[in-house]
Amino acid sequence: MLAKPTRDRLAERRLATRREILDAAWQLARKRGLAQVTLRDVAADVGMRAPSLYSHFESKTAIYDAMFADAWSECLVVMRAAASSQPGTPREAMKLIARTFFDFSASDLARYQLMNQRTIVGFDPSAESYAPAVATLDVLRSCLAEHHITGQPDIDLFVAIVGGLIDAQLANDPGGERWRGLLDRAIDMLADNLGIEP
Amino acid sequence: MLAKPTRDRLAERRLATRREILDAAWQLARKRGLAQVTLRDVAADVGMRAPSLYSHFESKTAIYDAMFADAWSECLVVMRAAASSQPGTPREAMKLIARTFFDFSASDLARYQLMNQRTIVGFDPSAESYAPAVATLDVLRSCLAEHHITGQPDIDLFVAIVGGLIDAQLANDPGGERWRGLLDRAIDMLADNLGIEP
DNA sequence: GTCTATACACCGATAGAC
DNA sequence: GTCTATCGGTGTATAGAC
Repeated sequence: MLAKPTRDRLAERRLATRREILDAAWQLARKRGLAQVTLRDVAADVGMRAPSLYSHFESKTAIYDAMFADAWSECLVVMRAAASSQPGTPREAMKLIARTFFDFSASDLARYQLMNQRTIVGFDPSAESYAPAVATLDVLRSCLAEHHITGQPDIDLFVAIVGGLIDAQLANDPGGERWRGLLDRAIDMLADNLGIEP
Repeated sequence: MLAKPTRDRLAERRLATRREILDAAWQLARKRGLAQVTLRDVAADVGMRAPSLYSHFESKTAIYDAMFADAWSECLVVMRAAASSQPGTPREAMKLIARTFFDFSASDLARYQLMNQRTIVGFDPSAESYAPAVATLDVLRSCLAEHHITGQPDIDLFVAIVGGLIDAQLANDPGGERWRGLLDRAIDMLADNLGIEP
């Protein structure tokens, strides 16, 4: 009788190749810009010709989609870690979660552009890739809920303010601190508005 | 003796053709997306072939550049009008200027994407086209200065908050009111933080 | 000066041989 | 799976007609 293999070596290799392709795409995106990634260059970096990539991804958009999932999954890990080490006061908790997301976003322009799209035009993330983004927002939501911030407008305002600071930082002073330095003040401002004790 | 013409009909015609090209580009940008504008389609809409556009613009980027100047010039007019009709209280003035910019931005996605770039990748506005953008920021600055808001961090915060709300509105609820409805509250929040009397 | 025809290099994507 | 060859599309350069 034939012993059934416990590992699928073929599937493992396929997955590893997918990883290689995505890593090459990330590297090119960071070096040259997200939209400047070409299939020919990605393929060259992994020792292939461009059409061979279609054996692993069904289109260029599918590569962006997988990268989108990558980025938000990474973000989810970072945000979960920040949310679990809750500091004392509500204000400190809000500042930590905001600063964690700010620093994660500002540290990689290409990644942030992909996560908050608009840069890649024909691209809409699939439901599957969108899941870690939703999960990250849930982390934020439950983190705020612990301090009795549950209203949707309150959460919307929090998201818009932090996002606005990130956008301004990346657009006008990439790598700098001009808007990052306003983050704590903005959070205090919002906390005052929400009636949270100092 | 020959009478010298008082008008340069040739120059007028050239300018009119440039306008036609830009209008066609705007129309396509609104209908199909800013990045989906192709020279062949623009040319077809004005009754030309693509290479003929190079008689009027030296590149596609130059067209985007002229559109950038268009957009900010338009914005400048709107913002000047809002700034000149200053209402009574500082808070009301801040809200008017914020709402004016918000509505101008949110009413045309393609235009907003061009004004705050990132969508068109190789594109950096020329100094000349950037001038109306600087002038618009000056309108904002002097409007805030009338109410003794002069600190750069205060202005940065104002810009980031309004921009964040606009971005969130366009990205998550285009054409809606979800973030627009938070604008007054956000301005009050900022005014509180600045110690402006209610 | 204005426009056309042609051509080029590059892109994403597909077909089919091996 | 990976290759070569190729397709339709893009921005753009240039030569030449009018």
